[in-house]
Amino acid sequence: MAIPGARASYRHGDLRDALVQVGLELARAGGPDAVVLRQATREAGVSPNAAYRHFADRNALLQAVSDAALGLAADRMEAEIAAAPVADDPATRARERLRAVGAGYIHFAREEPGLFRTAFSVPDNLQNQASATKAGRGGQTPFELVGAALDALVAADVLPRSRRQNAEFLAWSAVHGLGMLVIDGPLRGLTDQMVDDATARLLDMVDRGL
Amino acid sequence: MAIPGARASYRHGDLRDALVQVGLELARAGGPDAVVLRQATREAGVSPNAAYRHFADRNALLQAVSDAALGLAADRMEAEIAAAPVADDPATRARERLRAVGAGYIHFAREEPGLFRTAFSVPDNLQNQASATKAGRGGQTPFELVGAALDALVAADVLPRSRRQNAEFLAWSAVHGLGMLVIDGPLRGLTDQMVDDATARLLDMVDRGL
DNA sequence: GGGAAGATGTTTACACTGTCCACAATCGCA
DNA sequence: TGCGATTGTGGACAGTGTAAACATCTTCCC
Repeated sequence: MAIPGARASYRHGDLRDALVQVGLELARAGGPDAVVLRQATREAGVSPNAAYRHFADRNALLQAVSDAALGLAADRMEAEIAAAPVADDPATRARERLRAVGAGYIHFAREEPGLFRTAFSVPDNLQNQASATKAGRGGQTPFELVGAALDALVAADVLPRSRRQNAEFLAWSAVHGLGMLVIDGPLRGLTDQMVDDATARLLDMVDRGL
Repeated sequence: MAIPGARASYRHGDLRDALVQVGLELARAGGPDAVVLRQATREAGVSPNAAYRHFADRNALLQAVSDAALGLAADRMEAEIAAAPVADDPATRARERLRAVGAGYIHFAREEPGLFRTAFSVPDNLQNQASATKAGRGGQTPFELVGAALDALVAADVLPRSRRQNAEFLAWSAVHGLGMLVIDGPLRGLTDQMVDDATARLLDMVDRGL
């Protein structure tokens, strides 16, 4: 990347997207703090100020990178769902699905800690959680994936409808916490074995306690 | 604070501690990124490089501030334990205690989001979780407080001994995740009522699913 | 007591960051 | 063809972390 004179024309083409892609690489390698505007423009082969034609400030760039990272998380979760065992019993199937959603989330955190941290480095709110900018290739955001899995649990009569409302918060909190603690919190340094074990038990806890 | 010529002597007295205290205030107001070395020295009435006599670099200062913040979290948790209802039944008492530990943790996150984020802004590992630098006035770190509460659950025959090992990870993950999501994650903007509700349900989940 | 050695603060300097402003090249359309 | 809007460039500035050399204070030993 970053071939110095690679740009034939004065115009870049799609600088905005290029900056987000470069930002994603920076974030992957070093987390949110590594998303430095000047570095991104440098790698995009453009002057620092060019970025300001597409983003209000560094924070806006980080926001865009963060959204893209969440989309990648969604991809990882969908992959895990696709790989989940398909039980005959609809109830078990629904439970396996929620499990896969959670496992995918934690796997993403462990495989791409920089992106995971970046995804949550910028304040956000619930209203934006269905925004297409945060969606994966399947068109759904992580939040929507959890929601759908919970709906399936209700449909399969595993989760009483009375407990459905805002159940996302609980499931999400559990996996988010483990992900955070494991990648750069006090739980880093655990062996893979220990993390796998903790993940399984955590998902049991959610399954049992939701 | 930061009286310009307030220092009578050439020596400061206890600059290291002063920097940590100032850092704590900066973190309280603006999270980890607000802990800027030059600003801290400025408020301590000292030249920027004076800090380097006490900390290897900015990160070492942040580390110290982060530890102090964790100590404050421990204080908050102990306060919640002290305020917990004391049931006659030892089993209920033990369960109330774990609940208080979790509730204190989340309350701290909500009351001091800047400090909470700072406490987890620097990578750490499990071996350090009992370090005295992270302890509160009661002498125990948050990790030790959870551990003690879990031990009490085993002693009261609520939690089978076979599930005791590393149970900290599960309980901690749940409350940590909710804390994070609520203060600057996608769950911010929820009404206090909603957060209280989510907290109660989350603690139920842990109680039921551990 | 008198100095030397070490600890602690200061000054100067540098590279790097985000961002503002004025200017230039290019594109799209009348 | 020309002209306005978009997009990119160059130069500048304040603020940051940190290195190196220098100054001052404390301590402690002869």
